[in-house]
Amino acid sequence: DSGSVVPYPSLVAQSESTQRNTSKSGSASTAAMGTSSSSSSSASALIISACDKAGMEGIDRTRVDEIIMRESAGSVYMKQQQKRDQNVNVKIDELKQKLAAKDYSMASINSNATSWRRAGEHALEPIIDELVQSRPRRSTCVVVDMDGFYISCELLSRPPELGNLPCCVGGNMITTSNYVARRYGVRAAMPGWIGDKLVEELSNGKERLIHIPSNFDLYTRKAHIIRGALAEYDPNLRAYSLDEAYLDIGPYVDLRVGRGWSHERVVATLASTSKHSCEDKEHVDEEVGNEEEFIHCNVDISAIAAVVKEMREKVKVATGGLTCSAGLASNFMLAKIASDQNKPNGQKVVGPSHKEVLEFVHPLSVRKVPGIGRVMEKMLNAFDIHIVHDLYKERALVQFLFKPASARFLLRASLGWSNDSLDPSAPEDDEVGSSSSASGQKGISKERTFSAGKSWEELNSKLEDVCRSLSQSMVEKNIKAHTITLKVKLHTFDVITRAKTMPRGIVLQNADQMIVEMTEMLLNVKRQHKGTFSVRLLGVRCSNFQGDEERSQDSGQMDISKFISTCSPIRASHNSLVHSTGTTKMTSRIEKKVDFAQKGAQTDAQVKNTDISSFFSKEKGWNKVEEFETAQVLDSGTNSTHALHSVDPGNVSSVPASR
DNA sequence: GGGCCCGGAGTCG
DNA sequence: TTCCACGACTCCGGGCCC
Ligand SMILES: Cc1cn([C@H]2C[C@H](O)[C@@H](COP(=O)(O)OP(=O)(O)OP(=O)(O)O)O2)c(=O)[nH]c1=O
Ligand SMILES: [Mg+2]
Repeated sequence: DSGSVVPYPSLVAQSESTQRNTSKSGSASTAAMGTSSSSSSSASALIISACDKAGMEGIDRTRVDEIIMRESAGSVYMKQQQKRDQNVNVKIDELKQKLAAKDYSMASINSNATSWRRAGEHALEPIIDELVQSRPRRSTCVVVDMDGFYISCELLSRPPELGNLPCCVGGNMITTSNYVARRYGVRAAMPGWIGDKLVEELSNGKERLIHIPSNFDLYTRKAHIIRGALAEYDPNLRAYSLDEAYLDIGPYVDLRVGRGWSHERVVATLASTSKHSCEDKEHVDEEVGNEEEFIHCNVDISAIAAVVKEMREKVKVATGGLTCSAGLASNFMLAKIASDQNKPNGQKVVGPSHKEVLEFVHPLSVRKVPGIGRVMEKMLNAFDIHIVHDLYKERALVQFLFKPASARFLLRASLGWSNDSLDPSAPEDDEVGSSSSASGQKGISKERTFSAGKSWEELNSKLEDVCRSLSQSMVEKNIKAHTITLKVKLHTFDVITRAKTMPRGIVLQNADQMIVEMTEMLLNVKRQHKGTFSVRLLGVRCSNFQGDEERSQDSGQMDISKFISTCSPIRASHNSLVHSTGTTKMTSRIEKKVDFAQKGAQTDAQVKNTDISSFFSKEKGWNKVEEFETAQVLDSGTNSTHALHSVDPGNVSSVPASR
C-alpha cells in the first residue's frame, strides 16, 4: 500500500496516556502513520513475568500476572518500572518519527513511501549471502545448562520428598526455583513474598513455597565437578557461568566417532594437545592427521547427539544426580537457544543446513535471542516484529532504525548466525585478544541493600563495610585497580554512579584508601542531590585492573596533527594484531575459531561493500533516490571498517594505553 | 580522528 | 503491616585531550 503519505510536520509528540494500541496487525508502515506506539496496558510491560521460561509452559499466566500485579501495585518499585517503561515509549516514538520522516522524504521523491525498503533489502543481499556462505557446516557447538541449578544442588542433600514440593533458593529474593514451583509462576529474580502468594493462592492453600537459603560455595564446588566432567569432551570449554558451559566437541567426535577411538584414548589425546602450543601442535598433526581430514570427516549428526547424551549422563553421575540440558548446533547462539527447548533433562539438535537453521530459529520469539531483552523486545514489538522471521522480513527497516552495531547483531540473529558482542552468550574463544590478567575479569564489585532511611552516620558505616569486604576480595584475588566507582540506589530505585580514576601510579586495593575515596564521593552525591537523600543500596566497584594494560608500546606523545591526518591503517590493526599476538593452538582449533568468531583475517575484498550503515543513515546523505536505485553501498575509504561479518572488533583492538 | 573517562542503560545468570 | 538481589559485562553519547 503506502499510497497515503503522512505529512511529516504533523507528527507531534504523542501524549503517552492516549494510546490505545491502534497498530493492530498492520504492517510496520501502520506504525509510521503517527499513531503513538507505546504499549497497550497501563501496567509496565517491562515487568510482567513473561511465563516463557523453561518449565512454565501452559500455566495460566493470567492468574499469575494478576497476582503479581496485585502484590506490587502502587509500590515504589512499580513506579520506578513504569518510569522506565515510559522512557522506552519515548524512544519508540522517536524511532517512529524517524521512520515517518524517512517514508515522507522518500515519498516526495519517489511517490512511494516504502520502496526504499526494497532497495535496502537489495543492498543487504550480498552481505546475507556471505553470512550464509560462511556458516559452519557441522553442528558441533554445545551449550550445557544445568537444570534449576542452585535448587537442584540444595535438594541433592535433602529428603527426596522435598523435590515434589514447590521450593526455591533465597528468602527475600528468589534466585531460582524447582520445576514444581515454576508451575505456580515462581521464578528467578522474584521477591520471596510474591512467590509465597503465588503458591498459596494457586494451590488453593494446599501448598506453601519452601525457601532454602543460598549456599554459594556449594554451587561453586558442584560447578567445578561439572566442568571437570565436561572438559573431557572439550578441554578448551568456556564456562559462561557457574551452571553453563560452551563446548566445541568437533575434535572429540572426529576422533571418537570418525576414527572409532575409545573415549579414554580421545580424552588423553585432546588433553595433551589442548594445553600447550606449538610443539604440541606438530605432535597432534602426527597423531591426528591433517586438518582437511578433520574437516571433511563427516560424522552423522545423530552420532554427535549421542555423544552429547553420553556427556550429560557423565555430568549426572559425577555430580551425584544433577541433571542438565544441552543444545547442539552449528553455532553457539543456536546452541544456547536450543539448550532451553527441552528443559529439564533434555537436549535439542539443530542441523547445520541453512534450511534447518531457519526452520528452527524463525518461529521463535525475538526474546529467545540471547541479547534481546525486555526493552529491545518491546521496541521491536512496536514495529510489529515479534518472531525472528519478522526480524528477517523487516531487515531493511531494522537496519534503518537501529545503530550499526545493533542492526548488525539483529540481522545476524535473524539468520541464526550471531556472535556479536551484543550477544553475551558468545564468550570469546580465548585469551588471544583481551586482558592479559589471568582470569580475564574486568571488574569486581560489592553492593548491599538495606532498609532505606538510614542516618548519615549509618550510611557511612555501611559504605565502610562494603569497602572492607570488597578490599578483602581483591586481596584474595590479588587484584589492584585504577578506577573506583560508587553506586547509590535511592529509595525510589533511581541509581546514581560516580567514578574516579586514580592518578598515575596510584592503585587501589587497600580498604582504608577506598573508604577515603568513597566517603568523599558519597558526600558529593548527597550534596548534589536535591530532595531527601534516602538510600536503599550502596555499592563499590573497582575496574581498570593493574596488569591489564600491558603492551602499549610507543607511548610517546605525538603532535595532534598526526592523530588527525594519518588515518591510513585503521583496519590493519585487526589482522596484524590477531596475528602478532600469536595464537597458540592447534590448527584445527584455529580453524574453528574462524568459524565461530570470524576473527580470522579478512581480505580487502571482503571488507569492501559491507558497511550498510551508510546506506541507511541519512546523515551521510544517502537518502536520495538515485543511490537507492543503484543500490550500491560503496563505500569505503572511511570508517566502514566494521563489516557485518566482522565480529567484536572491540575485543581485539582493545589495547589500552599504558598508565 | 580517535582514545580515555564518565554516567546511564540494558542484559545475563 | 511490610516487602523487588547481586555480580559481571557491553554499548552509547558526551566531554576532554593529543
Ligand atoms: C536468572 C538468574 C539466575 N541466578 C542463578 C540461580 C540459578 O540456579 C543459576 C542458573 O541460572 P539459570 O540457568 O537461568 O536457571 P536455572 O539453572 O536455575 O534453571 P533452568 O536453567 O533449568 O531454567 O543462576 C541468579 O542468581 N539470578 C538470576 O536472575
Ligand atoms: Mg540453568
